[in-house]
Amino acid sequence: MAIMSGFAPVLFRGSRDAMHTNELRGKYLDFFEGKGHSRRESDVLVPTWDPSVLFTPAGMNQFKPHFLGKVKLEFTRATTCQKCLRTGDIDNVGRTAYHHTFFEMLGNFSFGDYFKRDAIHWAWEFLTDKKWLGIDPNRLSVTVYADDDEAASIWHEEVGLATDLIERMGEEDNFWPASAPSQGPDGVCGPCSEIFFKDDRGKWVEIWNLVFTQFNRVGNPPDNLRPLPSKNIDTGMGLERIASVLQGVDTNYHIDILRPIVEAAAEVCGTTYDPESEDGRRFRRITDHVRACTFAIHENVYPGPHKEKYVIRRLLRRAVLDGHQLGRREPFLSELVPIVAQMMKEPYPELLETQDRVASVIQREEQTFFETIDDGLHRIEKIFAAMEEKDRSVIDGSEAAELYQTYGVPAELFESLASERQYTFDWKGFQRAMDEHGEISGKLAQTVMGVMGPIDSIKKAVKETRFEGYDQISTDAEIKGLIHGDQVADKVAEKNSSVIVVLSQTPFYGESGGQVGDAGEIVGDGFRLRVLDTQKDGELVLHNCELVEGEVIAGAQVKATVDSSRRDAIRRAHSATHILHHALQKTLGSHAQQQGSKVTDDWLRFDFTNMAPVSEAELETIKQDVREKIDQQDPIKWEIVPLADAREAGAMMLFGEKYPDPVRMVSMGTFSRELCGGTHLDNTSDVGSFEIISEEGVSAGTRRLVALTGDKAREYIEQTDSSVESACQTLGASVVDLPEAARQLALYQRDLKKAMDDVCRTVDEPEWKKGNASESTDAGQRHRALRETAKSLNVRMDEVAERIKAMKAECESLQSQLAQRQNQETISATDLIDAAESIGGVNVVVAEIANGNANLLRQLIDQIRKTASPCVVLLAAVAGESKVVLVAGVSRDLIDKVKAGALVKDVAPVVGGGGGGKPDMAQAGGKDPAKIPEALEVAREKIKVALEGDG
RNA sequence: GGGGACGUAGCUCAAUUGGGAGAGCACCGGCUUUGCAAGCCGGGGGUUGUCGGUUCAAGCCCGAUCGUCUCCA
Repeated sequence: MAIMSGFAPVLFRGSRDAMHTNELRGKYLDFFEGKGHSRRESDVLVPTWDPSVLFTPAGMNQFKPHFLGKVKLEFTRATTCQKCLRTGDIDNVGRTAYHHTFFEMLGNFSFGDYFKRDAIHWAWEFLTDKKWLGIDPNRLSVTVYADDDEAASIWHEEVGLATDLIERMGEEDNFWPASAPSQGPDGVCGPCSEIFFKDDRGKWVEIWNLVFTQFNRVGNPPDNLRPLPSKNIDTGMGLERIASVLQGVDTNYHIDILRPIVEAAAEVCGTTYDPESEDGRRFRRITDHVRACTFAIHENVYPGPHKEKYVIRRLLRRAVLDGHQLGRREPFLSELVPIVAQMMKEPYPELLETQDRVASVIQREEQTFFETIDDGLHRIEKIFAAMEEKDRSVIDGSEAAELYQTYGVPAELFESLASERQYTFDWKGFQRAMDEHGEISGKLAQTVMGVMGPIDSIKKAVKETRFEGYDQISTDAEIKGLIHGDQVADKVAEKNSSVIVVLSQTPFYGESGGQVGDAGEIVGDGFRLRVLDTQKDGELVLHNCELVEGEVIAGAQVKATVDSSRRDAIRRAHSATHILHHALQKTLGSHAQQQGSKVTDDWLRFDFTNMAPVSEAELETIKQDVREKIDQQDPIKWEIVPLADAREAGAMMLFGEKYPDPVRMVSMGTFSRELCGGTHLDNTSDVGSFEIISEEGVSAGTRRLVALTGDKAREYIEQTDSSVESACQTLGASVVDLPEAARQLALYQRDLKKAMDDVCRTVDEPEWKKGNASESTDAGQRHRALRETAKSLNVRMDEVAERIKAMKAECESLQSQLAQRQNQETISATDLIDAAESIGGVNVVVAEIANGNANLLRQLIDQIRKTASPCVVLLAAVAGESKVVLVAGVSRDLIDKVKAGALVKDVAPVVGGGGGGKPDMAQAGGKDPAKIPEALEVAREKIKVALEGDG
């Protein structure tokens, strides 16, 4: 428990004066707003717009483009309270007072505006002024970077801090990124200054880090730090940490917005929270992880097998494992979602709206993890049994690692069960094996911030390319930059070479928001470029071109023209995507939100949240819905509106997307409003045809639809029609009866195959409803019939017709073989015994069986062995064109003298084959039926030698 | 993005170097029993996920594909 603080009133724990976290957050933003900062919203926790990180790691993340000068600055100073997630210190969570995975970071930023002096003065003012936090200055100290005299003198001479409270630290502590000067990476970097608070136990705790980005690192020392022309400020103060300081509690987990969650965690685990106990650590960890999971899932990032989804799965499972170790055997974590939402609702009221969905996602994942644990317990028991047998007492670390890697059995679980049985656990071996696995799995290349490439140097001159493509497909423009072979070029003349072109303005849409880039042509005086694809880098549009003819020169005037028919096809698909999104929510519910999409010419892929596969009936409803909207001929409009207004209008917004303000809103009739930068039709009717061609799962809780529009949809429908017609004709069935007829045919084929293996059996041809193949049906019926048939035959839809033809042919061939067999007498076991030769009292049967097959021969041998032992039998049959089957059997009492396996091995080569088996029964094959008599003769000889040679 | 495992009867899982697809539970029938629980005997039920390859022969080996689980980044 915390020792009661006798210092300033705000530090008095439990006092009415102790500052609440919500108040603290507000004060910080108010303070910097008062210093001319633009108060910005927290960016999302999972910024899909930034490929270099999985989660937002710090307040500055959303301002990277600002720091790098990649965007036009609308403000030069900003302040935020940013939700962040870091997993670097995950193992310390719950153990220490200050570690989190999820946390909030207060920050103030300057983009080439104010610098060290203001940053330091304001930090001091905010911390110590009675109007703000009013912290006793005597409890504060700072560190500065060793060489940073400027910062040191501001702290000492201007703020008035005693020199012994200003400590100079090396680059590993007081530089960002850590150790950058000597070890890199290259790019933007700078010294920092940290502010420390002396807690009740006299321990100095870091509370605020001020980063002064003033250098661009170029290569290795010496002289590798070049001053940046525009210097930046990036500060970060952990909200939970400063709150714990102000509230005088001894761990961040005891502040007003976290302690109730910790206690609720204890409660759902059926106990009360004791901070000092081992279990207390688990409850703090559960608290941290459930908060992280709640925020991520709120943003539609569900636990899954890859990337950020995997991180969420791991956090969730760690927390659930803690519960399991505390004795919980049923999902419990989801029960904590409401309290998380309650605690966090002031800054993030939107959590309240999604808490039910979030809880159900968590519960689902908990359920599957409990199943994994159950399965794991089973496997652990098996290992214990094996250890018992081998009299071992140390759990093999690599074995535990394998169990974990393959089946997800947590090592901690394994270890605790092992210790119950007095086994020790080889953690070192486990760690080694895990490290190896990490090596094998490979490492993802890290994208480093701030390294200048050819695109960046163009960007310095041209901040953005004006996009003219919403209302025209051809514009005049000037070539602002050329990149050829990773280099900025003035001109390129080499024919067929690939060139990246930057224009002053362009009608070409750069790939974004799931919509692929445009293709087309850029033509200038004496040269022609084919645009193969268009990409975006920040606000710059990059045309990936192939030089068709002439010499392209930077600065040239050109006419840029988009391939309009392709663009129209993309517009159809994109507008259809919005309609589909609407139809999905209408049919499946509002949870069916977009998870990702890809739109290209007349083809679209749409991933969305849904727990179960979408049924055939639902798909039909969805499709009809979309078509209805197409038939409705609703106008499609777009307008630029303030972000707040768009939200007000109920526009669909996606997490992780970076929406500018004001934002472009696309509306269709009155049914759909989405924030979208893509190119759209003018009217829904222009989508033309629409067809859903597949539905599948991508990961738990996410389904994927693929659909076609326009020409591709029409072609697809035609193809379906011809497949269905062909299949129906082969079967002589009507469209509606096609699936049933196909099923019957499959069953018939199976029966025929079975009959071939039996001694004597006939199969009746099934009767299905014969109908007119060309009977009139609608496209939907035909599509459904084909889809169902494909499913039951387990082939792709375009393979159905072919497969049915093949099945029919095989049935006919089997049927005729069966009929032929029936016309011939089949020899019986007694006949064979009667004809047996007796050698030394042993019945020897060597014969060819007409119309035999492997199964029949075995049956005959069994019968002979039953009634005529001791015996040696070798039977042969022709099993098809140029195929021979041989089966040998020896009664048990003779297997010492004659081995069936050896016998067939000797005989099979005669008919051009090989074989083997067990001593009492063996099988062989060959390819030369004409040699059967010869083979049988060899067999007789071998048997004779074997029997006589011995006796 | 990469590594690993699994897919066999309704369910849980076996099947030795490739050589006859099995067990337990469940189901159906019979016997035993006043009835129940149980027991005994018998029976039905399989495209070994799918497609292709290697082989005389594939549940097993190889390749592809679909699905499920799992770990690493």
